[in-house]
Amino acid sequence: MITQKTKYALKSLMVMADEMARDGTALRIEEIAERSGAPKRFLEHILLDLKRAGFIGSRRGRKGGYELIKNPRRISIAMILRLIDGPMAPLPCLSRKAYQRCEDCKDEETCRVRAVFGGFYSAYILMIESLTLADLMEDSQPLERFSLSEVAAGE
Amino acid sequence: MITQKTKYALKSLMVMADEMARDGTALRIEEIAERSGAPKRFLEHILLDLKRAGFIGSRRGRKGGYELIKNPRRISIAMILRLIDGPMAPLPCLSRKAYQRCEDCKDEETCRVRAVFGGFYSAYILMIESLTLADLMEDSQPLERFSLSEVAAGE
DNA sequence: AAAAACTTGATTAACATGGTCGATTCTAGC
DNA sequence: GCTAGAATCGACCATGTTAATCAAGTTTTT
Repeated sequence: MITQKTKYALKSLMVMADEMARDGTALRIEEIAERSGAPKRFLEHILLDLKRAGFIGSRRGRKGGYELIKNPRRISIAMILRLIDGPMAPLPCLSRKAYQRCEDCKDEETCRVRAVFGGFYSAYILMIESLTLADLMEDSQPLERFSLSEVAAGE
Repeated sequence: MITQKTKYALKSLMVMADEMARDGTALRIEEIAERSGAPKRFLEHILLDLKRAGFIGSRRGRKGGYELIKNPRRISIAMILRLIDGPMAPLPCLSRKAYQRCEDCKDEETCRVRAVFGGFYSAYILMIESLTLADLMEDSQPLERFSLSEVAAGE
């Protein structure tokens, strides 16, 4: 499950990208909240995170607001997921950034659970790292670029 | 992240499948705990769940224990994940079994977040439903059966 | 009858999630 | 330089989940 917070983050980014494509005026937090469906007070934290990470910029006071400062093609879905939700790995022992040994695991090298979920994970990473905010905004099916074909393993 | 509980469940099933392949005697909960690395008291609950779902059988009293009663080829990883962790969908609005409308979503049909994660999810489902306990126990890379190829979208 | 082992339900501590609130700091415009 | 409007910051809180542990059963075999 991706968290509600991440969903709000993605939707807010879409709103700001939309505005950026149109004219470029900064949006008040309240307007972003309305257009993305996120509660205003909660959205504050999210926008702060996005700002600290360099995706958006802000101006305070009158005429203030938030605006996208990064090219939507340069913002991958994976970046946002990692920023808001934290590590994406299905097992702690599979995370590069937040590696942790599994207490219950005798030998990591031969752990079958690890091997199998590692397989899933690398396929997932491959897809989600290549998908960008720009893809999220286009109408097409962004995963069409990938084809997942099952190869009969001569059984 | 898959939960620790699910990991214990998978490992316990592997232990029992291993024993089944060898001779077929029921294993005491304590032995399963040792061999899988799970705490005994916690494992009790897990084995109960697996039993109620019909994967394993139990005998009480002296000479009692648990044993696998289903063909490992007929037990998909997805079944176990769903049983222990619950629904696997990345968004509540994508789950078949536990569907829930997203409050913040104006129109589900055109929601881009939903469309994109729906794409991931169906690829994931395809893989995890076809992977079985038997695959988990073999030494090969079970996901070799799938090939994930990136198709350049003539850009 | 007693021992071994499964079964059940209650309880727990720690953490994550999804918020809310109040106070503060900055900035444009009068 | 005052003030209204806006972002910023930090603390707080309610609820639920996770990963266990424990006590007290019940059932079966020897």
